[in-house]
Amino acid sequence: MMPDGRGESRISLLCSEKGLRMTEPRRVIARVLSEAEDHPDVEELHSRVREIDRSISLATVYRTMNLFEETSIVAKRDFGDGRARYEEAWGDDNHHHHMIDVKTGKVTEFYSEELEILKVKIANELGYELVDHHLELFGVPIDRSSDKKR
Amino acid sequence: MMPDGRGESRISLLCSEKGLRMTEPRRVIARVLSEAEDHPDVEELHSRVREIDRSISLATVYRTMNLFEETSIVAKRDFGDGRARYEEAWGDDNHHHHMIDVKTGKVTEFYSEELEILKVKIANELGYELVDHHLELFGVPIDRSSDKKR
DNA sequence: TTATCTGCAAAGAATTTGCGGGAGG
DNA sequence: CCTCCCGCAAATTCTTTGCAGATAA
Repeated sequence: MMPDGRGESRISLLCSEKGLRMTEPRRVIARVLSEAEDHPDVEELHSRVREIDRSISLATVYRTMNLFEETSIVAKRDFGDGRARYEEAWGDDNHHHHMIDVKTGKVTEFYSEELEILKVKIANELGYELVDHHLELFGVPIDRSSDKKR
Repeated sequence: MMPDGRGESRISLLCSEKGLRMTEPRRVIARVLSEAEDHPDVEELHSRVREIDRSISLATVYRTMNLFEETSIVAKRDFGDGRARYEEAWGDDNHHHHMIDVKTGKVTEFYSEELEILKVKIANELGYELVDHHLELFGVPIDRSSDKKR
């Protein structure tokens, strides 16, 4: 009923903790999110959700994502194209950022302790307590084959 | 005709360099951007532009901002509300980031050499050459008056 | 039961685009 | 003159919402 630390019921658990009704659509959406290895947008989520239950509407996916975001069950991301992306939120322990390949759109996650320390320091120096932040790096793969000059 | 390093004609200059026609709407929009001390969205820009020339349309502001962004004349920003913000781009010499007060929406610009070095290093370690990046910090002002414990 | 939740379709908000006339070089 | 550009309005895209019926607790 809770296979591993990343079981499907984690989100369900969070929902009841936060006093949310655990309905069928929410259960399905939670499962899809748990199984996602990428950063799907709402349409993509909806399409995956529909493979499990065709009756679930796009509006419900939107509503559920807003709800999940407010309760910190998922994290909303912005990769520069006009739509919101989502991924399961795991708290500070799984905190990371994204390196986006501007040619292919490929997303690489990374974490840097140095960066974590630095951003808190910067905020403090400006007189703020950091509550959130957005960081995305956009780049092109380094072409190792043409490393003659440069 | 070029009062100081920050004259209105800087953008005009960039336009001709890039082979863009310097039309009246673009001239006005360029001027508004040069004079802006903040990070206006398109509607705000349009409203300022209209104070100078009522005939300039919203569509033209949108088209011009896209053009200016593609040619690196302005930088597009995303502060988390659903709309694009713009500010004049000054190249690497005036590079900076934003600290946003989540209560008031106040934006403080900052620059950190340390951060600049770090982000390039991270990108390289991931096998990328950094071409762009987004960084915004969201925080609440530290209340110095209640500094008893902590 | 009863307050929530959901699907549907319509509404909204931000941004883009087709078109015919207009202006810069 | 001949493109490129503009204003206008309609179209797109992403997201939110009002409503009446369905459902979890």
